[in-house]
This record gives sequence, C-alpha cells and structure tokens, in this order.
Amino acid sequence: MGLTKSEIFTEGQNRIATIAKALGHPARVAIVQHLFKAESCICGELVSEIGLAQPTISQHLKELKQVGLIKGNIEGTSVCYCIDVHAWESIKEVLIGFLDQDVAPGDLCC
Amino acid sequence: MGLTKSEIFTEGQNRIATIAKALGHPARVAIVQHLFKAESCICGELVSEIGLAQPTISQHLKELKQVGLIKGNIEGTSVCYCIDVHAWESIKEVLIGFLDQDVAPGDLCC
DNA sequence: TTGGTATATCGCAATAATACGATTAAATTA
DNA sequence: TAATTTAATCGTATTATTGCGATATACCAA
Repeated sequence: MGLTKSEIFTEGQNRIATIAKALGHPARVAIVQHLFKAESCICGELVSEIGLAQPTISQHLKELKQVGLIKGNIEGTSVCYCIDVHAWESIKEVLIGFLDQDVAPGDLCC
Repeated sequence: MGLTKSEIFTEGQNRIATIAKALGHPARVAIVQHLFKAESCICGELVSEIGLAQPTISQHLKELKQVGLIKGNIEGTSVCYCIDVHAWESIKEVLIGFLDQDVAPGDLCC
C-alpha cells in the first residue's frame, strides 16, 4: 500500500503516466516553459525566476532529467539546462496519441 | 512543506499541472482508455478489467471526476462512467498547446 | 592556496497519494 | 420486507512528494 502497482499495467500506460506525472507539478511546468523560451537555462536563473529555494529547484530539475525531458551541461561553475528536443518529440507523440482518442460510437450512457 | 506552492505560479501553469497530475497514474490512464473504447463504462467492469480493488478504482474515478475528465450516471444499482467529451477537448487543447512549444533559436548551450 | 560562486546532495518535517478491508448507502430482486 | 447487488465512504497503513536548511562538491578567481 502506498505503492503504485505498475506491474499490472501495460508498458504504454506506465509510460504515459510517468510522463504526465513529471509534468504534474507547476514548478516543473514553469521550468519547461522557461527552457523553451531559452532566455536563460542556468539553474540559478530558474531559482530567481521561480520563487522556490535552490535545493527545491535542483530536485525538480533532477526529476525532469530522470524522465529524459531535459539535459544539463556543466559550464564552469554553473549548469545549463535545456530541453532534450529529441526526447520532447517522442513524449509529444506519446501524449498526443493518448489525447487524440475518439469516443467509440457504442453504448454512450451519459 | 509537503505542500505545493500553487500561489507562486500562473493559472495556466497550475491548470496544466493539475491535468497532468490526474493522468499521472497508470490506473487512471487505463480507466480513460477503457472509457474511450466504451466496451463498458460500469464501475464494476473497470474493477475486474483493471486488477485493483473496488475502493481503489472508486477513488481513482473520483479524482478523474474532480478534474472534470469523466462524468458518472447512476443506472439502477450500478454507475456508468463516461468521458466528458466537451471537457476532454478543452484539456486536449491545453496540453497540446503546452506540448507544441518550439525551442527558441537563442543560446542553445546543450 | 584561499575565498567566492554555483549546484548537488543529505536529512528532515509536513503533507499527499496509493491501496484496501470494513462499512455504509441506495437500488433492485425475491 | 428481507436479501442481494453495486458503488461510495471511512479508517488506516504504507510509501511518495514537496520544500528547505545545512552541508558537500566542484570550479573559478585573486
């Protein structure tokens, strides 16, 4: 209990859920939007832009990186984070495939 | 702590995150997929289809309903759940708008 | 080498999410 | 009415998430 039973779902269902979960926090949405604007991709800039503490931002960046949405590049003392464009395309495909379902013309009861 | 600081984010960011969070569990993904196929939308069918206990499914259905993704219709002793097609279109628009961002041709450092 | 800067990690507190047994509520059926 | 069926809710155990202060690490500059 308290633990998602991933093993009873398909790989596709788990993948959709994992991606959605990574985007299921406003800070991570804000980070992704900021990286797309690419005004700056330095961690410290994200900290001052978004109003959360540095360790918190760092943790969110880690989660986005684990799912593969972003990648980081060390530049001296700072780290530049960017959208992984290739991965983003793949994720887009997965999510849009899920979103584009059409209701079957079967027994609609409501 | 342990509490998301929604107030420091925009309405749009919170909306994207809320929707994504609702889809951030494989059981809820499976429920939505099943309702789209519309083979059956009765709660009990979802329970036997997905391998989770009835209270657990009921709880996931409640979450999907709170976000407005699905709606339920009482039919005798059972309840028929369906995708809220109107809401789904709106959600699709929000998420696709987010997914369709293009990388700014600025200072790509990675 | 010493000091400053930037980021990651650790540890912790508080809250949320997941799952399910037990129970309740409501409608149907016998 | 009594028994059955179906789903929601309650209570609770377990794990996950969120957030941040303190600290560690790594690099640069003087």
